[in-house]
Amino acid sequence: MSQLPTVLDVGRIAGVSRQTVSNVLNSPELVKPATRAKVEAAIAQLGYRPHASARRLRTQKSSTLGIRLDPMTNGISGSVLDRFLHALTERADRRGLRVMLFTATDPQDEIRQFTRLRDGADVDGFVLTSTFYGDPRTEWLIENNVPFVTFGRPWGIDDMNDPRHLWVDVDGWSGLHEGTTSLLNSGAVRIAYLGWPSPSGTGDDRRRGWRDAMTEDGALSAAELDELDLRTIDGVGQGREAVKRLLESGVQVDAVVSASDSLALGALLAVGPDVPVIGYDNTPVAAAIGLSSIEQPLDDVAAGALQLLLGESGREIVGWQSASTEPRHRLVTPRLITRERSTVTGVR
Amino acid sequence: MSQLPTVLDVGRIAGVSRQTVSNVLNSPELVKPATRAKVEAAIAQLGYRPHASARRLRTQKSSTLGIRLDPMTNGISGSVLDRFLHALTERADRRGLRVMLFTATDPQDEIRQFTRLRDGADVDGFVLTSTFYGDPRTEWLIENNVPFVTFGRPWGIDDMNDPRHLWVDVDGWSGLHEGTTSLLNSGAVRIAYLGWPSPSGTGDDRRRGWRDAMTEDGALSAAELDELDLRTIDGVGQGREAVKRLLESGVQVDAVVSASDSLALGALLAVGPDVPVIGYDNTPVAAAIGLSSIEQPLDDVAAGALQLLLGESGREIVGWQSASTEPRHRLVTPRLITRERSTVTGVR
DNA sequence: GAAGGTAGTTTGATCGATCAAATAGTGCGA
DNA sequence: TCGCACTATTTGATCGATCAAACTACCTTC
Repeated sequence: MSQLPTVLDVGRIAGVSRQTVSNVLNSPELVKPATRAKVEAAIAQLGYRPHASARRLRTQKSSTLGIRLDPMTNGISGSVLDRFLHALTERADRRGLRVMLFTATDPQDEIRQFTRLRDGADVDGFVLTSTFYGDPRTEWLIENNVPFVTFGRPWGIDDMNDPRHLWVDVDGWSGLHEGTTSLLNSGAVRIAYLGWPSPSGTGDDRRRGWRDAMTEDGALSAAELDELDLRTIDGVGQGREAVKRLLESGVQVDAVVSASDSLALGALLAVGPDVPVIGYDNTPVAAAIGLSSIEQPLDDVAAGALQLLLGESGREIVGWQSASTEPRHRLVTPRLITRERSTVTGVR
Repeated sequence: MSQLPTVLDVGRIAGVSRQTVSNVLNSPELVKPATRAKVEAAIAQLGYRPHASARRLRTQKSSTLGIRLDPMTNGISGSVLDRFLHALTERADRRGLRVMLFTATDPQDEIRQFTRLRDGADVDGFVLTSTFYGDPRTEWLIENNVPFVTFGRPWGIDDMNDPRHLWVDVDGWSGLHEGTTSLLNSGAVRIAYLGWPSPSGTGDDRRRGWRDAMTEDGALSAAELDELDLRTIDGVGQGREAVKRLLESGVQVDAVVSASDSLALGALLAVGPDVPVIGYDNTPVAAAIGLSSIEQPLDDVAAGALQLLLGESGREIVGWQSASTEPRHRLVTPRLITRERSTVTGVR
C-alpha cells in the first residue's frame, strides 16, 4: 500500500519547500511563475491531491456545507427538494465545496446537529430549507455566528427589506400572477384559486399573486373573488373535495390556479377535462399527466444561495459578514410551463 | 470567540492525561470504571466534542460515505433514490457516519471523483446506485481496494452467487410474482406485462416474476404470454402507446402489471377505468391517482447496505474484507400496495 | 524476594497541511 | 556604497486527535 504523496514529496520533486507548494495551491500570486510551473508539473507527475482533513485541522474550515434532508418526503412535491439538492451539489462542486447531509427529527434536534457538525469542523455553513415564522433554527445560527442561507424568505414583519440573514426565494406572487394572467388572456373570467389555509407565508404570497392579477383584470368584485378563494390543506383528495364543493354550490368556474401540483391534480379530477388548471412546482406528476404548472428555477436558487454564502468571488464560506455591501437576498422568478392536457378526468 | 475544548482540557479537569480521555471515547474497556466516570463527567461539563478532522488526519478514516446524486432525476421515479438517500442518511447517522454527496457527468468522471474524495480522506467508502452490466466503476473500486456496496445486484453470469462485491437489491421477481398472483386470484386471466426492452437486468428479472406466476397459473400458453409481453422504453407516453397498440390489435387484456409507475400510468390511460393496473415503485404519483403499486422497502435496503459495509457490529467501514464469513449480499422483498383506483381515464 | 505478568495510565511521536516569522534575493534612491 | 523597501522562499510551530511504547503499581509464582 503505497503512501499518498504529500506537499513534502511534491516539494522534493520540484526542488522547493513544502510551503511553496502550499502557496501554489492557495495563493498562487505569491509564487514566481517559473516556480509555479515547476511545482504544478510535480503535482501532475505525482498525482498529488491535498489531504482535506489535514487542511481542515489547520485552517478550522471544512469547505463543506450541511443540509438537512427533510424528515418526510412531502408527498407529491418531494422532488422539489431533491432537485434543489442536486443543483446545489453540482454548483458547490464547481466551487470546490462539498455537501454533507444530515437528518433531524425536529427543530431542536436539528440545532443539536448544527452543534455537532460544526464543532467537529465537519461543515462550516448550512443551507436551510422550509423555514417558518419564528424559526428557532435561524435564531440559533445567528446567535452562534454560524454562516447560513435559507431557501425561503423570512416571513416576519419587514424582514424582507432588512433581513437578519441571507436568503433566496422564489417569487410565488409573480408565478401565480403570470399563471392567472395567462388564463385571463385566453378568455377565462372566473378563475378560482386553490391554496392553503392562512397564515402561510408561502401560500399567502401565492394567493396574492392570483388576487392581484384578478383585481387588475377588474371583471370580478371582491366578494366574487372571496367566493373563488379556496383554502384547504395540501393533498389530492383535499383539493378535489374543495373544488367539488364549490361546483356543487352552483358557482361557475372557468379555470383553476393552485398552490401545488397535488391540489391541482385534485382540481383536475373535480372539474373534468375541459377546464384549464395550473399547478405549482412542475413535479413529475404534472409532466406525466400533462398538467400546466409553475416551475421554480431551482438551479438559480442554488446558484444564488452559494453566491450569497461565499460572496461573489470567493471560495470561502463567510456568510453574513461578507455581504456588507452586496444585497443580502435573491428573489428569483418562476416560469409557467404550459402543457396540452392529455387525459385526466374524474369519476368515481 | 472561546476555544472549543480538546482532549487535553477534558483531561485537565478530570485529572488524567489526554490519552485516557481518548481511551474513554474509543476503547472504554481499557479504562477503570472510576476513571471513566470522572472523564465522562468532565466531558459533559465542558460539552466536549471530538474534532472530526483531527481524528481523521490521525486515523486516516473519515467515517463518511460518499454517494452520487444521479445526474438527472429519472422522471417520475426520481423519488426512489430520494427516499433511499433519506433512509441511508438516517441510519448512517445512528452509526456515527456521515453521508457526503457528489455529482458526476459520466462513469469516468465518477471515477475521478472517487479518487478525489478518497485521497483527501473525505470519505472512506461509497454507495453506488444504478449499476449496470460491466460497470467500470465497480471494477475500479475493486482494483483500488475501496470499500463499497451497490444498490442493485451485479448482473453478470453467476455473479449472484459468488459476487465480487457487496450488494443489496430488491427482489423484483418476487414483487411482480406477488402482484400477478394477486390479480389472478381476483379473477383476471389475461394479464399483460408492460416492461422495458431486454436486456435489462432489473427489467428481465421483473418480467420473469410475471411470467413465472402466469405459467404456474397455467391458463395461457407460452405463445399467448409472448403476445402479452410488451416492451418499451420508460415513459408515460410510451406505455400508453404500447398498450393502445395491443388493444387495437384485438387482444383482450384483463389486467396489466408493469415495471414502473410511469409505464403503469401510461397503461392506465390506455385501458380505461375498469381494468386493474399495478405499477412499480409506489411513487407519489401512484399514491396521488390511486394506482396499486409495488413498493421497494428502501429503509431495509439502506440498513442492509450499512450492515454489509460495516459488518454486523462495527462502526468502521471495512467493506469487502469484513465479510469473509458473513453473506455478502442482501435481497429484500418488496410488497404490494393495493389501492382503490379513483379516477384516471384516458381520452384526448 | 527476585523475576515475570498484567491492568491502568502516561509520554513522545506523528498524521499533512497552513500560519507566522525568519531568511535570502533585488531594486533603487541618497 | 549603504540602507530600506519589497519580493520570493524557507523554517519552526501548530491544529487535535491517536498510535506505540514506556512506565507504575500491584499480583503471582517458584
